[in-house]
Amino acid sequence: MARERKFSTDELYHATERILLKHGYEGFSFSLLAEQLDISRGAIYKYFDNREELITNYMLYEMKLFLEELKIIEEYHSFDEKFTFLLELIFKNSTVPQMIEIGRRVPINENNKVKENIGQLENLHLDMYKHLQGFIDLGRQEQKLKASIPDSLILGIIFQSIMIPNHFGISPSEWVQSIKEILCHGMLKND
Amino acid sequence: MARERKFSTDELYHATERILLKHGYEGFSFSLLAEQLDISRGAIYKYFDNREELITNYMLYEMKLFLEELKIIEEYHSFDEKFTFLLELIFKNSTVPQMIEIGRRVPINENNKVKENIGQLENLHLDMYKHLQGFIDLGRQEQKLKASIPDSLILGIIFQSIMIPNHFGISPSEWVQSIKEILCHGMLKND
DNA sequence: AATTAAAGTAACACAAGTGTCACTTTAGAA
DNA sequence: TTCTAAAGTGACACTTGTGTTACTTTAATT
Repeated sequence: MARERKFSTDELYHATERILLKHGYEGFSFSLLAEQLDISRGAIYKYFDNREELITNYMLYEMKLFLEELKIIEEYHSFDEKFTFLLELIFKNSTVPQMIEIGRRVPINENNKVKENIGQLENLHLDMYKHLQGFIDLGRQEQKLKASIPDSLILGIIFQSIMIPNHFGISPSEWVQSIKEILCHGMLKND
Repeated sequence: MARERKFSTDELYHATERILLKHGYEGFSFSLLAEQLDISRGAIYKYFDNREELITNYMLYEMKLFLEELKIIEEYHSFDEKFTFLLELIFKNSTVPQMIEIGRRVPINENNKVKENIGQLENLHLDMYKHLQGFIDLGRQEQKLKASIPDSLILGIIFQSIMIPNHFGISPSEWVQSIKEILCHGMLKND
């Protein structure tokens, strides 16, 4: 019945991601996005009422993909295996923490779809936390984690670690290996 | 000879910081700044030609203050003392890494004052690195730091650590203490 | 008291973004 | 082939921000 689409939703989300990373939340505009996709600005309004709606939709999309992968953590049964899996997952999805950061900038919006999206995002966030909390609980159970360190810091420092800028272009495998070493046993020699 | 100023340069820089933290680089405007300072937008143009010039000037101001404090690191002579000092300094100046991040967003500008500011900023950045490199060199000399971990990661993870969001409001002293523990000896028990 | 010059204002022309709407295009159903 | 409805366009009115300029205000100097 309908005409062929000039851009897929996936293409749109990818362009959205590129723009958000380059220009930040406040620098994002439908004009930029339309330009990137080589379509008219008006076409985007066929699918999204405004910036907030588009961006929260994009974040839902990203978050769902990430959660899908994160769930695999349950297939590993030791703390060590889960830890290795988690670090690699986060490095593979290195934009996720940045997007979570950008997500904090989305202003409260009257639009019901936006409210609904934000609600759903919060649920996914909770879902994510459940999986991560399970990981930490196991670490505590196995007596692997230092009791004095709060859960939120353990998760926070793991997530934050992937945002450390690798200015000198250390190879990814060495980089991740070193981060893991610091997170597990610190940067100081033991003796 | 002149009329009294309605706002000091310090007030202007503080307002600039508030706006940058709240709205990001792209969300910063002279209109917002003028509103915050309760002056007309035009008044700002008496001192700065445009956004880039103002923001690079503000960053120079912040960077100089930070470097002034950082220099005190030379007064400590052991690696441990320097480390403690550095962590506390960074936590006291928690906006500095965010500002460095925002600084990366400033586009190349034809304005000569902006070019000059960016040049000066790069020099201060180098200056900062010299002090930090000295700190790391000492750690290597004292055989405190693990040889396998690259310098840039050691500095990167220290700087990044202060941006970990403390969602659950852990008390600052416990928070910093725990971060120091992880950075030094990791989150896993040794045995 | 008159003069000076820095400090500040308000209005202008311009640029870029927003959301809307009447319009055209086009693939498939009738 | 004709019709339909989704897809896309381009123009319109509006808002917000920019950089400039002629203007007013004011505190110190002469």
